[in-house]
Amino acid sequence: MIKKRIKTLLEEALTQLLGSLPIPPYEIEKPKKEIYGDYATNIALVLKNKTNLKPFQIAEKFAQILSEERVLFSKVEVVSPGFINFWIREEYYKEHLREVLKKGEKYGSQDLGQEQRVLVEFVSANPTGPLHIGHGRGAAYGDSIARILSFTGYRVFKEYYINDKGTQMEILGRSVYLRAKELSGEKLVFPEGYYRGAYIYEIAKKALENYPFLLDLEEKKAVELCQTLAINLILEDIKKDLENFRVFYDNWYSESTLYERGKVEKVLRLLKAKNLLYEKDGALWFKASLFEDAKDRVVMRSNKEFTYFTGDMAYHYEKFVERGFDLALNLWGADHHGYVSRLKAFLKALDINSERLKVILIQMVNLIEGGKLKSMSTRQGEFVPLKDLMEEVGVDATRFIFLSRSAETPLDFDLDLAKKQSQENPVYYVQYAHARICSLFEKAKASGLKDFHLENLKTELLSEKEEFKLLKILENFPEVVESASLFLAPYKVTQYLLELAEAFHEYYTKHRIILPENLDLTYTRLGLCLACKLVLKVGLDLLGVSAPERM
RNA sequence: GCCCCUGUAGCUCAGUAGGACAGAGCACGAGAUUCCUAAUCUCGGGGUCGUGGGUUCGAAUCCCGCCGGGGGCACCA
Repeated sequence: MIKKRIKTLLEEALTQLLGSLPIPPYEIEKPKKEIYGDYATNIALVLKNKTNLKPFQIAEKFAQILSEERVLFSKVEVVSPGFINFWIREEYYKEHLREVLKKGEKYGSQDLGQEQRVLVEFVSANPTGPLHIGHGRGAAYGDSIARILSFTGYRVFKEYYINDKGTQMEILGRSVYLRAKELSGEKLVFPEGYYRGAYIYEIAKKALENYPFLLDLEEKKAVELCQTLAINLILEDIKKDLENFRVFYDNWYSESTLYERGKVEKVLRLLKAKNLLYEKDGALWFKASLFEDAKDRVVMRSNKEFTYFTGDMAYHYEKFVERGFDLALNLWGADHHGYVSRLKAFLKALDINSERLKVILIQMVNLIEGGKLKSMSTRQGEFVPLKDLMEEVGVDATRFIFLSRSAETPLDFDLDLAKKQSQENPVYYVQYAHARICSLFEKAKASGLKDFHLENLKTELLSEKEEFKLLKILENFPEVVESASLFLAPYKVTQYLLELAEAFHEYYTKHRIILPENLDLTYTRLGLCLACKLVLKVGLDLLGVSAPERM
């Protein structure tokens, strides 16, 4: 990466100029304006506080040293008030193309993670109903982050935490039980706060089929049966949806097993040993406020039941201590943000570095249809199932749209636009670029050209400005991947792909690739196209979006 | 009341470990195909970066106040 090379050169020059003084944070960036070169740095400006020299003078000294690096730079320039601008030699970019082609599908991969083991936990929706559009965003985001992290040197493990215990599960069981009664002709009032989606009727029907004696049972027993059946059926449905959405987990982790295996007890023992638990109002509390949480938290309610938090403590203790993950990355809905400090407080209490837990809060999805906002609530049974979305919009377009915005921005999902297979829908723009290149290669083959080989690449023949633009964009890919990984931001890849596709379409429109009268140029241009195709494919893979060969 | 996110072009959003005259897509208007896929390309108008201060050589970006939008402040998850 050019940036890294410039960094090294700058820091060598710095030592040469001023000895080894601490380097303040500075920037090497691609300037927005062409007149400022390909890269620019503000190092002289940030250094001014450390020295007596004027920024412009420091910059000039830097420039003097750096301009001797003739392989990389064609020009180094200093501009007021002290920016140093670099122009990269065209040959550098041309040579780089060879490297892209050599690396193939490995191009862009790197070792940021240094084999650290990271557990990515995402979706983890309660099995109380089908996945909806909001879960879809989490699914796309988590899956893509997992792909990006493993592409950048982390050992990634994907997990779904099943909340199969607690109050909500009981309400689910009761909801089914009541619907079963209703189906058997009983008139009743369906309570507030119960699950009233149509799927509850389906499960109730199934319950009556499986257990013809259901309504003769003691209520507690019957509700239990309903609950177990409901969880199983819903979970099965969730798994199927996620698979269709191309999201596959390494593990499905059941909350209730934490209790069965004594993990919860163990964690409570550890806290107790540190004198961090106390009783109040008949409940058991954890002194979270000692660890930067807003208040103390209940771990066992006065009815002797554990809270969700208690299970989560045990779960995370196991993640870090017993299962030995270096990092845990959790993707939560933004409505859970208050919960972050609670969990971190627990980690601090047990002397586990809370930095090892990273929580990405994903903002809401607003569904827009016909220009109007649709509201969503699982309990009310008003939601657009992910299933429907995949069916109507398609997996590719759905994922692409979800991955086109940063997590902290609420997403307006415009159903009508998403369904359009047109210009307005960016996913096709990128895929089309890929398909076009594939078609080029078919055409080449049909015209009797040999398969492309690196020896046929004569980069000195690349002279069009659209070709340079492509070369530069291709060169930039690893930096984009790095930043997507560092910031856990798949949308950076999405945006990059749009940029690359645009540059390709422009090139394609303006220049012919296959020129029977000039085979050298043809092969070289095909090489450039092949590199584009490759990077498009790799980038789309990171998003979990397909790269079709035809459209 | 407290906490988190957010306010940038008509719309949807980039840009926020400070940097050089503020970007993209869509929409809108005008054009391009005898030739490798027109799901393409070219040109065009468009913005008090919510607002008022402050820090700085330099602020969309950092700090403080105010206003607007979303979410959260349970012995629910």
